[in-house]
Amino acid sequence: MAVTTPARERTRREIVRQAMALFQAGGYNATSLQDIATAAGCSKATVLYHFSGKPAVLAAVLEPAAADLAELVTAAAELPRAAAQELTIQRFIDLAVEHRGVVDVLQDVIPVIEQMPEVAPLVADGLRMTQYMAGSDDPLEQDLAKFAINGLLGECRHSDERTDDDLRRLCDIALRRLLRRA
Amino acid sequence: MAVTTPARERTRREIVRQAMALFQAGGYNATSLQDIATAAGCSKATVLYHFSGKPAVLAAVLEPAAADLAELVTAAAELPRAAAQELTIQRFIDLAVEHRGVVDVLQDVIPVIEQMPEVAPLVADGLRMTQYMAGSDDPLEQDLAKFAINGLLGECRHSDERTDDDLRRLCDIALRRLLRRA
DNA sequence: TTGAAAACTGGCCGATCGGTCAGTCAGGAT
DNA sequence: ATCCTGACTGACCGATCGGCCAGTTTTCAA
Repeated sequence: MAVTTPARERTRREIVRQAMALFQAGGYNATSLQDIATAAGCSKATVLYHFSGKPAVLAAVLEPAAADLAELVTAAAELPRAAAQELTIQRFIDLAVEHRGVVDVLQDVIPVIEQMPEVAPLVADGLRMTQYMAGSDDPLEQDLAKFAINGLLGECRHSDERTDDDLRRLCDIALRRLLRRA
Repeated sequence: MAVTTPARERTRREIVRQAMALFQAGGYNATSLQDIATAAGCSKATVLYHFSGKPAVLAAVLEPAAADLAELVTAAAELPRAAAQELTIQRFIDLAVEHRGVVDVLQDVIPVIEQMPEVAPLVADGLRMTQYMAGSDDPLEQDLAKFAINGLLGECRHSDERTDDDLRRLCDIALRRLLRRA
């Protein structure tokens, strides 16, 4: 079909698409609204017509990953501890690999995250997931889970040359070594 | 010599001290020269009198950590492989913990690091050290070493409430689990 | 066909950035 | 007393930022 996409959603989607690429390549702060507009083939005013401001563009970029993470957290919440740990290990690797662009963006935003209420739920879910992944209340294991996630997120940054499967395999080995579930 | 100019070095040192604190708290990009000047109790022009520009201030902040890392790398280069791995594991943990403020700053600068020739040697040394820490040419172990360093650097960020010893112990356990040297 | 709503834009605004420059000032050498 | 110089500063610059608004173009139901 000629897929008569409503102009509204089509432009909006393209802005988010290009914003993601630019945030990933150069970081949030270094990307201007003009850069996004130019890449999306519209004017800066159009970007601000669709989004209330630059933070809103960021929130839209992060939204799909945030939704997936929220779903994972709620799923883990209804499982016994060991199963929740196994689920989070498996699913979070997939999630991070699939949304590695978002991971890239997030790392850049972290220093300025306090002033961004738009991404607060994402951070909160991340913290909750860390606890599930630890699989224990032992502070050491909790810290090791945080350590694991830091390593995983770092590994997903700027690793476009690696295949998804290779990346998944590496993260799986690393997480199981760290969390003693080899 | 009269122990070098007292005022000169005193002001310079204070600028670096305050710049480090501000970079650590808010990030490099979010910190203006005016912020640094105000914190150091001088004018913005004075900061630019002592340093050729904002990147030069950053380089001065990173310098002590960069020097320590360079020393570690050269020491590891003269050791057999297994000894070099053990040395880097032990010493790099100390280094990261001791310079955790610099680690904080570095994470923020990474996205923009390509345009900063001042810090290129530091990054190069970091890469070299990763290879020593892997202790093997196996690509998997190399990747795991990168994974470990990412986790370690992440762990050293914003962990002021933890004691140095606790942080060191955690990193030691994590590295040995990941690199199979428990 | 038409007219109102939606989509879009050029131009402008105030704020802030890193950086420059002419000049002030204290104090040591002569 | 004079001069010089290193340390320092206020005022200012061009560039760029996010955001705003009046006005134009496109869309589409009636």
